[in-house]
Amino acid sequence: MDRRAARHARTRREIVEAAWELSGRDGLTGWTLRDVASALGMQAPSLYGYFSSKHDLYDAMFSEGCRDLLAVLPEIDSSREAQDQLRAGMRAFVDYCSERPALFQLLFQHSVPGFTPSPESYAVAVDLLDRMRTALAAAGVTSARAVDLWTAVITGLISQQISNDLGGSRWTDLTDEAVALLLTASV
Amino acid sequence: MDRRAARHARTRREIVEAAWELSGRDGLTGWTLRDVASALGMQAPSLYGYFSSKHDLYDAMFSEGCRDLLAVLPEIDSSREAQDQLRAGMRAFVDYCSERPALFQLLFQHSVPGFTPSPESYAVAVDLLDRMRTALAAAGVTSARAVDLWTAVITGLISQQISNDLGGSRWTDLTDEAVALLLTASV
DNA sequence: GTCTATATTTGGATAGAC
DNA sequence: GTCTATCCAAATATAGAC
Repeated sequence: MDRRAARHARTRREIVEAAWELSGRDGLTGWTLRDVASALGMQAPSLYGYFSSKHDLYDAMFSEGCRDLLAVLPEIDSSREAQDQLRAGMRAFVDYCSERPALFQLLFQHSVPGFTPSPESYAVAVDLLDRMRTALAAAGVTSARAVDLWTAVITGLISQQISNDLGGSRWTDLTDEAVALLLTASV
Repeated sequence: MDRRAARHARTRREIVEAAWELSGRDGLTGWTLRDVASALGMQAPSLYGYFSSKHDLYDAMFSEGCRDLLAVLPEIDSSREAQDQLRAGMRAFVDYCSERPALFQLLFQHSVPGFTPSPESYAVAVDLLDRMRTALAAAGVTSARAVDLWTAVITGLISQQISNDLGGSRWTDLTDEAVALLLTASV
């Protein structure tokens, strides 16, 4: 990758980062391309050198967001107790998503009208789900129905936290209890 | 109420109904006032004789939606087993919300940017929550934490159903299992 | 690669006639 | 009470100069 390509890639990342920052403050759909550009000291049309449309920018946010989330989740360590690791992973997931409502909404609630992730971005989301499934399987949760119930409960906690107690911990504090309950049912 | 007022009220209801229908087809924010008007054979400015703004129309949709949902939930019948009634109520709730994603999003996910229900509409929502709480209390679920966990699990099922299997029953089919699990934990 | 200027569309809301 | 005509603002996207 030559200097020009490296610079281009860096600017792209800065644009995505600025879009996430605006999403955190004004909501996932609460900003315009002008806003993003001006946050970087640019003009809106300049963004089209990096993204072909606003949806294309959302697509980059989607894949980047998946990667961020993957990075936050603890690695599976085969030397430690699987249930403890699962609990820790779920807490990390719930806490991170609750602090970044826009991320949760883009990745898990499809809340940008008309936006669907590209195959490439979707592949990163699949990686994320695989990580979840692996952690669950290590703790003995393998049936499809059980996995679905887990995802519903965990995303339910996050969703309630975001919708009804933004910035607080009324629902995130219930994570350990929910995990314990689900573990008694699954094994 | 004289004839004029009755006619006015009826037209208001028709507008709200048309808006819900459009929301079901094109999403909660996927229609314009022109769309609503044309669905009724009217012109957009005529709507302002009934609603002072689009948010005002959303507000009417909010309170009307709460009432619809209340009407769908079974009454508490003190002669029957509380847990059975709770299970039936939760199934009714999950099924109805899953069939009407826009209703769920407006009432429980605050997903119209900038919209907050008026005090009058919010009061109807409180009635709805009270009904839930009463049904839970009758089945022995009284602590605030337990109620929060119930709402998270139930709305989590609906949310996953809507986001990942619209029109199907992959998560709604888990309702009875979730209720049973929550009951073992609460009592 | 970034700018200015602008095309184009859209959609909420108002004015005023009938 | 409903209409036509219109305003106004916003926002994506493009054209073309530098």
